[in-house]
Amino acid sequence: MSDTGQHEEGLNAREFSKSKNRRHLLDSAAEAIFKHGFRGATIAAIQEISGLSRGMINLHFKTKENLLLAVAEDLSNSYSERWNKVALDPDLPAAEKLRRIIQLDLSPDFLNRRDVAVWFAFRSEVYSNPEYRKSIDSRDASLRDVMIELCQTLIDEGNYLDADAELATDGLIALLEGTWTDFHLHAEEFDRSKAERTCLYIAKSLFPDHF
Amino acid sequence: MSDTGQHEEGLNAREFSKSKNRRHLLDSAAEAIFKHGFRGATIAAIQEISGLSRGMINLHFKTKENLLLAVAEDLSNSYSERWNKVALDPDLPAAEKLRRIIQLDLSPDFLNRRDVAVWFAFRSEVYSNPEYRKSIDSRDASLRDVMIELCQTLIDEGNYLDADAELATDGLIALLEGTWTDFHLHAEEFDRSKAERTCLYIAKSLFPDHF
DNA sequence: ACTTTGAATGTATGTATGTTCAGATTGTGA
DNA sequence: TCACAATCTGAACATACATACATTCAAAGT
Repeated sequence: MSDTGQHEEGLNAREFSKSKNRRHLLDSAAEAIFKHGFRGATIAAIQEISGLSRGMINLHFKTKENLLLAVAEDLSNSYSERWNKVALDPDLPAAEKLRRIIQLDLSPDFLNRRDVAVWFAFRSEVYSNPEYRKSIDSRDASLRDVMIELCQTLIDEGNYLDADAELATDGLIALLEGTWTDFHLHAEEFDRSKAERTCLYIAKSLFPDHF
Repeated sequence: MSDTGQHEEGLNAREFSKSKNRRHLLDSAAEAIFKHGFRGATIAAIQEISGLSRGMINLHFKTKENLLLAVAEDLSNSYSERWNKVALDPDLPAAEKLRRIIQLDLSPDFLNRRDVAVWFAFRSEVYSNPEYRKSIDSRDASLRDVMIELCQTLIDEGNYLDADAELATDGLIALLEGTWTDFHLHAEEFDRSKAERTCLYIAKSLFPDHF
């Protein structure tokens, strides 16, 4: 039973089980935040959702606050990872990269109820708990620089007059952020494809020849 | 001492004092949310910030949760009030209204650290506490309809091709929302006038002849 | 087979928190 | 001036909560 094919390489059964529980705790904590809000995400709630024992959090994360921090980092990492793949792809033209970044931002992998709710939860305490900032900011730390470059490329290619790469980037980022907000507040009525059309509509109005 | 000139009409000293304390509680609760986050906005924290007694919350709002709800409603009301003044002004042309709505949204009266943090706090729990939705949604309930009308007016006036009032409105609202998010996350570096330029830049790209 | 190691559990403990309420204080109307 | 009623207070209470830790259980090593 040393190799069931389920666990990652280099992990024996015990380590595998432990890492699975860790992962399960992260998911359950996120679910708790989603379901009960930040305030209601108590150890008891996480325990109930996970089905794991009370002491598990202490074992894996020492404190509940550490667990929450890990949830934020986990979310942030998976976002950055996917986003970087698009940005660093050498085969894609600038306009296509921009389009894909927009589409990625609107894809259910990230723009889904639970994750967005969790993003908003951590953001809501970004002042009172500065530790959260690091994870939250990773969303736009390097993203902005890359997008400015992309926009500048489009501006050069299209010979757009009065265009400003920085303003366009900030506008587009705000647009995407605002779309997340709209989704968060109105998930029931939210129309994903319409949101995409809206974003591309703005992109087209900025770069008519490219979209 | 029945008329110090400070209190509203029709209120005697006792009523005046009571309503002042109520107001003070609302402010202190908002301050507590801002300083300590939603989770840290405990009665003890509110008590310390307000300097009022512990039992005061019970007297004015019965429960702490009611107080929080009142904070949300208060915020929402003052936003709607100001916004409606612009929207209903019969003397302003459509483009000017749109510009003023944008400027109002970015003015320190609303786009300030404390209030934005409090908005985000309530939004973060919009799923787990459906009561909050009502207050939070008032921000965009009727706003959207008015803006669609304004955009349609501009489109008709400017004979813009391929223009869509609804998409433009959703884009602009998302843009403003996203700008709030940017402010919330990066208040230190946030440049208000640059944000305004960004928003007007997008507006101009949508309606070149009007901005 | 035996020992050792580490994961997992759940009760115990003390602090933090929201609410209640009996009493103190103060403005109001008679 | 006095009695009443309303505002206001803060200690008392019960509950909720996170953490600590002694114990159990299972896998790994020898």
